[in-house]
Amino acid sequence: MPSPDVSPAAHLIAASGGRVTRTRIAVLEILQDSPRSLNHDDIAAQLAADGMPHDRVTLYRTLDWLVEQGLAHRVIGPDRARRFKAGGETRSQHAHFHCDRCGHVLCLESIRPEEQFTLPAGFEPDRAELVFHGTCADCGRQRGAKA
Amino acid sequence: MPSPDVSPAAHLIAASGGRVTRTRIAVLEILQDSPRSLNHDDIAAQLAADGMPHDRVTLYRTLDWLVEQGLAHRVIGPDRARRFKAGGETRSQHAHFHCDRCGHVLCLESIRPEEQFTLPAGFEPDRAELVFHGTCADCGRQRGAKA
DNA sequence: CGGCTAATGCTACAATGTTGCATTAGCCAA
DNA sequence: TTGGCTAATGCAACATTGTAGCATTAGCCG
Ligand SMILES: [Mn+2]
Ligand SMILES: [Mn+2]
Ligand SMILES: [Zn+2]
Ligand SMILES: [Zn+2]
Repeated sequence: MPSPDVSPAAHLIAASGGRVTRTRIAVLEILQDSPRSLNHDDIAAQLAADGMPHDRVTLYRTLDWLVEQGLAHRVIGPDRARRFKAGGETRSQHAHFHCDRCGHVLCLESIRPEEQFTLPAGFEPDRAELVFHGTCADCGRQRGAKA
Repeated sequence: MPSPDVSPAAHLIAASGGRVTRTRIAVLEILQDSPRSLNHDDIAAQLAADGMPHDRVTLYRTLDWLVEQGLAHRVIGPDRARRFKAGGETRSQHAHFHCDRCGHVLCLESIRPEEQFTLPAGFEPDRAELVFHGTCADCGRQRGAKA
C-alpha cells in the first residue's frame, strides 16, 4: 500500500518517471502553493526560507524538467525573465495578466485565445500567447481605498 | 523648399525633434525596408553590410529612442530577445506571429486583441499582447513543395 | 565658422541563462 | 540490506542580452 507520508507533489514526480529528489519536491510544492507565477528569485528565496540550500543551475534544470514533464508551465514577462506556475500548459492554454503596478503575473484561466481568431491564409498556429498589461484587481482596490 | 535628397526616414527623425544622425537614418531605413521584425544582430549585420560600422550600445540606444519617438515598435520573442519594426505601437495594437521553423516574427496587422475579451472583475488592462506560434505561410509552402 | 550639448564609442558591469565535468544520491536488482 | 548504475546535483566557467559612466565627436543653431 502507498505510504501516506508521501506528498502529492512527490507522487506526480514519481509518476512522470524521474527520480524523486528533495529539490524537485520542494520546487513543485512551492509552485503549487502560489496563486501567482514565480520567477527564479522568488523560488530561490522560498527555498532559502525553508532552509533548503541549493544551486542556481540546479534550479534552472529542475524548472525546465518540470515544464518538460508537464508539471509546470512558463510565461516570459516584459522584463525578459521566465515565470513559472504549477500545471501543464497544453492542457490549460490560457491568457495571463501582467500588473504594471505590483509586477505580478496572474493566470486568467477563463480566457483562452485558441479558436478566437482567423489568421491570414497559410499561417498554421499551434498555440497562442495572450498577455494583458495594466492594473490588477488587488492594486485597483488599493488605489481606490487610498483615494 | 525641402531638399529632395533627404530620405523620408530623415524627415521623420527631424520631425520628432532629435538630431538627424547617420545611425538613426540607417537604422530606421533598415526597419522600414524589412517586412519582418529584426533583432539587434539582424540590424547590426545589415549595418555592417552597408559599410556602416557600429557600436552595440549605440544601437541599443538608437532603437530605444526610435521606440520612444513612436517611429518603431518592439516585441519580445520566446528567445527573450527584442525585435523591432518600423511604425509606432500605440497606433497599431496588433498581434504577431512567431514561426517555430524559420524563427521570424511577423506582424498580423489585421488582428487586434483589443476589445475581444472580458476580463475578471477588477482587472484594468491598457494593452494586450497576442503572439501566435506555429508555421508561417512561407515555411508552410516550402514544406508542401518538398513533400 | 564657433560653440553648445546631444549623440556616440568604449569600458566595465548587471541580469539571466547555458555548458562541461566531477561528485552525490535515488533507484533497482541481487 | 546492500552494492552498483547512472540520473541528478554542485561548482566553475562561459554566453547572451541589456545598462551605466564618462570622455570624445559631431549635429545644430546663431
Ligand atoms: Mn498560467
Ligand atoms: Mn508588429
Ligand atoms: Zn498588481
Ligand atoms: Zn517561417
